[in-house]
Amino acid sequence: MRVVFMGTPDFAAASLRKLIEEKYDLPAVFTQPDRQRGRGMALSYSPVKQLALQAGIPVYQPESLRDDAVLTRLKELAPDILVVVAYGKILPDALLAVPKLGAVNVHGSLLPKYRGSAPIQWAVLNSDEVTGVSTMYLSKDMDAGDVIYTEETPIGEKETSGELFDRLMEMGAALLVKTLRAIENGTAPRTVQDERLATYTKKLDKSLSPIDWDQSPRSVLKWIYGLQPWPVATMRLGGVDCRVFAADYAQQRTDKTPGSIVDTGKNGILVACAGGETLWITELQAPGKKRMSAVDYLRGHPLTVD
RNA sequence: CGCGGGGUAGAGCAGCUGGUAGCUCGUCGGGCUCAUAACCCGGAGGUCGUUGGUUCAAAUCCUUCCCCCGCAA
Repeated sequence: MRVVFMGTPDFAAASLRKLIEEKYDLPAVFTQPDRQRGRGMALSYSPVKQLALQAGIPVYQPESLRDDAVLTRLKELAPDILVVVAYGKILPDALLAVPKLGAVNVHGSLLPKYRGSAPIQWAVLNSDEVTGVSTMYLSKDMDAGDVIYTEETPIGEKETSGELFDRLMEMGAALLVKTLRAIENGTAPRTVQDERLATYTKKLDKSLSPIDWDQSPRSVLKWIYGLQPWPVATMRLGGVDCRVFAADYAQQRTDKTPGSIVDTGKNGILVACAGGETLWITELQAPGKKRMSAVDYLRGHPLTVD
């Protein structure tokens, strides 16, 4: 089967890698134009581009897809199907119409739940017990196409979004292959999404970082792990915003207001949450410093209990 | 040259308006205690990231380079 792949970040690269391993006919890969990134503003290739170059697959990086040249190019490539994973661009209908088998997509949630840009992270942030990956046909509306397959997986109590991300992208890659095989055999299921169950997630940004302590310890803990590796939860300590990386459940109760420092010690920093419950902060990072255990932090930053 | 923070005992920090370094924890030895992540006494441990310079004298001022971190994208 002749597949044109479109994608950009690691999540997409995992699927591309799988397609390469499975020896699909890959005449071309589309990815976002190179951007300056990283400290020093160095120009860097997207993970998908790096992988494609390594595999000797031609790479296209159009700035815009609403360009006749792109349409012409795609027709020349004559794909049987289009695989689009986290490409970062909306595909015009004209492009979707080119391959006879249409276009499929891999999404990091159990659709119709968590349509949108950060489904994996929001599953953690919302303290979900289970999430998963879905494959679907591309449609006009964002992540609203007919679902082909889904696969579930439990979320670990202290699993970070980054860790879950790594698992889901491999699951997604495997599910993609299963999906392509089914489509090839004409046995692919096609389930219309129940719009009543649809929810949407917004992109993460730093405004989400400050921890809202007026929640249950579990919600706070999930927030801390869900915001990793980015943008990372923060709390006010010693007049500055420290990034918080790890927490542990505590037995102690308190009558102090949420956010108060209840105690410090070898377990870390005990902070008051909602309903008199508390949570140990065990790993953090002060501005300009490396991340360190809360115990190490306390050696050089004695904290007064509120 | 995108912007900024930082590199000082094993760990985390202070000192940085110049005069060979201090705090907390840890560690070693001793004491107290039924006991202790408690307390008391004492000790070990640092060429202050690197290069060159200014100076009678630099961790402290200027310079070279290396490394770590955050922002921005």
